[in-house]
Amino acid sequence: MHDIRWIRENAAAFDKALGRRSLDDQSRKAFSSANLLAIDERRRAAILQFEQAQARRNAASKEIGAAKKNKDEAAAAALMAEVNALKDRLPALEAESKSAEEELNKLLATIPNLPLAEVPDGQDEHGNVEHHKHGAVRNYSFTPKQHFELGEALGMMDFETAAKLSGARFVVLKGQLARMERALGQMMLDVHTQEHGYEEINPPLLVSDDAMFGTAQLPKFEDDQFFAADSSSLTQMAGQIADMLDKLDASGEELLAIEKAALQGSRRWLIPTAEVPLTNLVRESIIDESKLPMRLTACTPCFRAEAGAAGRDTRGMIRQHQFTKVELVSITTPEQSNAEHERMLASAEAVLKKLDLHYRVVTLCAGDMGFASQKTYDIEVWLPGQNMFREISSCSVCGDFQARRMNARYRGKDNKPAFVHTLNGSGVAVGRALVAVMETYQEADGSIVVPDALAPYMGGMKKIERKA
RNA sequence: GGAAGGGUGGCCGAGUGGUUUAAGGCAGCGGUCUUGAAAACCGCCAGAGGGGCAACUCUCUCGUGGGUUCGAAUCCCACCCCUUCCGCCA
Repeated sequence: MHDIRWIRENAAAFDKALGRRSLDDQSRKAFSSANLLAIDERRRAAILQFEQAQARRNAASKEIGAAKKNKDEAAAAALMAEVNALKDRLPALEAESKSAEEELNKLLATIPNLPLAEVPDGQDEHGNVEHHKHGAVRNYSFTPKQHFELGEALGMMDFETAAKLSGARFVVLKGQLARMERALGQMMLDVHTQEHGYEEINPPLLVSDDAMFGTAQLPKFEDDQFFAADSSSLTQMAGQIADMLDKLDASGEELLAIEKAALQGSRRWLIPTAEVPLTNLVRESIIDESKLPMRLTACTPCFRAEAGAAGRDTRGMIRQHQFTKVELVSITTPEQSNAEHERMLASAEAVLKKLDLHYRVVTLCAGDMGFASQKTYDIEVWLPGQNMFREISSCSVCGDFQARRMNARYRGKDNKPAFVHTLNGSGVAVGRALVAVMETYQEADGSIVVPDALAPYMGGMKKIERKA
């Protein structure tokens, strides 16, 4: 969320930076400082009128108190008449200032963060710039298979049964592959807690609307999310809707609005990433500067509707409705955040280095970055079976963009509260790490060599093979 | 789910319709004293949003939203959350 006062004072810089994002023409117009500041003007004028009326009401009420004390009933009655007249005007003035405020906030809530100056220009993933590479493509004496071919042949990866239980984009892992996925998560948590100073958190997986707004999954990306509602509330809701239908001749659109409003109280969102609960840990609070930076990590399932990904990565575990991910979150001061970003990237890379996987780091261009990000590094791991790099981590610095939405502040030396900076990154995606290990460590016979770093987490096992 | 109690500034806590313009304490910041520190003493110290070149000033916020009233932290209604007990439950 942007600060309207900052936009007021830096209108040209705002327009220029936002212009580097890829936006459609309609958004470009709506998000222009000219449009925002026009609404802001209206808002401030309305506030001024409303508050002046309130000020007079308050002053007159005090005068009434004084008049009554002096037994001057005539003066009191005259003042009461004045206040009553004033009170007729107040609701309209309040409505006006509230609606202007709401209009501005609704618009601000859908404007993406501004890219930092050093972020490269570009419209989409083709504009991304390689930062550095680690390792090299291995030589195989055979044609490497894709992970799902390997997993299905081993009898430990079952998409068909998963479809029976849950539909497309789910998987059942069995036996040693299930264990290896667990081992990967354990190993990553140990690396981050023991070597990188992150605190392990076991957060809720169902979160409120407010939490989802705080990290900016809402309102704009509602379609990518799953939610859960308790059944009894839904039954109640159905009753309410039925009652309302009797009273009004509702159109389809109105019905949907009623349904959404009724749902709002009872629903919880399934987290699309542990970034949401971890970052919101500091929402609506003022943290002492001595507690910063806070470094948090969690290994959780993540849930994504993948609404816009029809037809993409339909085979295998690359794009699932449910996957496991180890997440890293840092809460810092504004001064520390960029250095923390580099540190977080290094922490994520350390995991891939331990697994001895080939990868590259790319700096996302302005047009390809996520909504809340100021600057993003993606780590892409080499998949021999797919013969290409695939994203396995994304590390972003968000500045005060999320902090403003969450109202998360710290108190520094000058004793004034200021918004914290937030960062998040995968450290790393566990499902995709399993894919990378399987494809990288496969043998000609379809077995998978267990990387040394993982062996202690798998009871010293050296190799995953099909049961005889 | 039922019953009872509670929610006041960063924290603790007083406050039952009009000098509350939210007391007091803790923590924090600045100072005096000290070789330095501690203690003691003095001062400052909630947040957000408006107006003003500025000095300054106004509005809102006592869990949230409504209501009563000339006037609400205080009275009424609804909801949320916390604590304790009971029930159910992994």
